[in-house]
Amino acid sequence: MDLRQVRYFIAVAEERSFTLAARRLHLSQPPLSQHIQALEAELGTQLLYRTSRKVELTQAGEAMLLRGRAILQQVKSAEDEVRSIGAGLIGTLDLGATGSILRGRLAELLAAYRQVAPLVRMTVHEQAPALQIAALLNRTTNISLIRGIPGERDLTSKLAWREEVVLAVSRSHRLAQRKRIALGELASEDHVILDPNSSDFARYVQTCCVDAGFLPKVSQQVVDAQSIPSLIAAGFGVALVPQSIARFTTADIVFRPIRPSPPAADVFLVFREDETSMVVHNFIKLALRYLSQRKRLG
Amino acid sequence: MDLRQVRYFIAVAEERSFTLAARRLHLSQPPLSQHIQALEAELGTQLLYRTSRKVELTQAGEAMLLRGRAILQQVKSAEDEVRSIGAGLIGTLDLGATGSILRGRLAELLAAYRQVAPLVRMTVHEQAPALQIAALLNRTTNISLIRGIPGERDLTSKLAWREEVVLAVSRSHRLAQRKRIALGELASEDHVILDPNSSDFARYVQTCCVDAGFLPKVSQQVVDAQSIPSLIAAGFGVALVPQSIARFTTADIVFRPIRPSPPAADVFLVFREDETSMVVHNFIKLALRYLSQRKRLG
DNA sequence: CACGATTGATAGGTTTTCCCTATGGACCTT
DNA sequence: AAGGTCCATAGGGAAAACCTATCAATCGTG
Repeated sequence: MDLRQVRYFIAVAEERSFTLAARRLHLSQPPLSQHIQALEAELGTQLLYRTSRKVELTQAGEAMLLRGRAILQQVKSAEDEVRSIGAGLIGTLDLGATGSILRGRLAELLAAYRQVAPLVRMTVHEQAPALQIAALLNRTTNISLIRGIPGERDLTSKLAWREEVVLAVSRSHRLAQRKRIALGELASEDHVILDPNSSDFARYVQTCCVDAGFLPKVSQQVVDAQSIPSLIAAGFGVALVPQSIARFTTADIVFRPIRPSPPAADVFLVFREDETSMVVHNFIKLALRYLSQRKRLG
Repeated sequence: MDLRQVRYFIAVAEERSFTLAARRLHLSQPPLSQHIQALEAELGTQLLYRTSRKVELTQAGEAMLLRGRAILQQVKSAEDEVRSIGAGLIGTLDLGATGSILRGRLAELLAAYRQVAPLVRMTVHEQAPALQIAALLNRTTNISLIRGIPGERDLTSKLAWREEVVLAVSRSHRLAQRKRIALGELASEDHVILDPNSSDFARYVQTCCVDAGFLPKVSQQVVDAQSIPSLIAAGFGVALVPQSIARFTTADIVFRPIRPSPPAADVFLVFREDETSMVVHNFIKLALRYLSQRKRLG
């Protein structure tokens, strides 16, 4: 049995006419007759009573009609599903991100993606960058948004958006009066820093300070950048943070650009080089397009 | 999408190899590659990761494998059902018969048929012959077993088995001593007869008596021939009955052949000329074969 | 009642599809 | 480095599917 024969038979059965069915199928009538004959021969059963005047279904033909419709429906449904999976519109997506990125620009990105691919089941794993790298490598997550490009060979990174490092200080701090601040001026300040063990970005900022001629004096060390503003406001000193942290600021603190040569705080989409899921590829494609469109906003 | 392509894909997916799958499909490898490519092109999706060393399924391929198997299964099931219906092995069968025929030879016939076609839902409508004819004509029943050929134009009859009319008398009756009896000798007897209104056979027997020169004197009239033996035993006279009624006899009565020229009591399979159900045709075919094999028995 | 129109089946020829053999390029094994 | 294995590609021949033309049967109509 052949799907074409099924389609042909259904047309004849519904039209109760070879001629009309042939027209509907954009086919001439003789091959249609032949296909029905072939189907009947294969099934060893007459499916239609034909006179030169009308066509009627036998009982076997009635059953064939019902079954045939069900088959075509199932085929169509299978095609749809396979197409959707292939297009990355069905499946699961596990993302890694820090709290600050998640509650920052990632949230709007996920909202936009959900509109495009509402059937994808998304899970965001909020954790420190070092754990995100491990999760990517052991296939717990598919994609991470991380500041900086990780060194691992099996991972690929794409720039998501650009940010630079800014200085966060209490409004009452003397540096709050300044328009811009050079990195070297922070040598004698107390610093609130991110834990360098769990963050490549934290180590990178430290390196920048060393390059500027000093090792930052640590007054407090945190794991999540979101905690920094309140510590600064509480008088723990200054902090070098991604500019997007300004989202989580309070009235008591201000942010000042580092000039000249501000350290980069760019955020990257990171994923396994051998990633096969079309959901992942589709997400990356859509995310990059979306982010490049919204570069000026957010 | 084409069933062949589905079959081909499943083979490749299961073998994880084009070469092995081609061998399994009794096909060379190139057309197999081409069909898979065509399927992928139609679905707009890669289904397999191929290197020159191994073949792996994509997520879409996994889905296609599951769906494909389901489709093939459904197709096979549809083929089986249509074939069975076409062969008359699935469906319904409504039979008409009198009690005496039903509980006589028909019972064994139905038992034999049920072994051949266990999925056919059979219903026996036990009723008088005249009602059976009406039921056939209004399509309540498909087949009746009746003594004699009905005159209706739309009905066809086939001889089921031969019987002749015999005389039933009480063992104490004077005719019980005789080996054989001529019809004309019954002119002065009391007769138990079947209701001529509901039975062509009853009228036929009456006609035979008239031809033999007398009109039977009726002592009792019944609807079902099964009742006759007990009435004869109770002294209501004699009865001209089909020989198979001997099945239902008691010790008190005997049956004697009518000689010469016994009236026929042949039983016919009767059905509509335009009957379309393969179940009916199959039953008739099997019944005639079965009955001709067992002519000497039962 | 005869004639034209319509229906499904059949015949014959052409186009398309399908499958085969031969070969190429990539990769693994020895 | 060489040979073997695997999938993809190329080209030709066989099979199928389709088309036009025609037939036989039936219905409707003048």
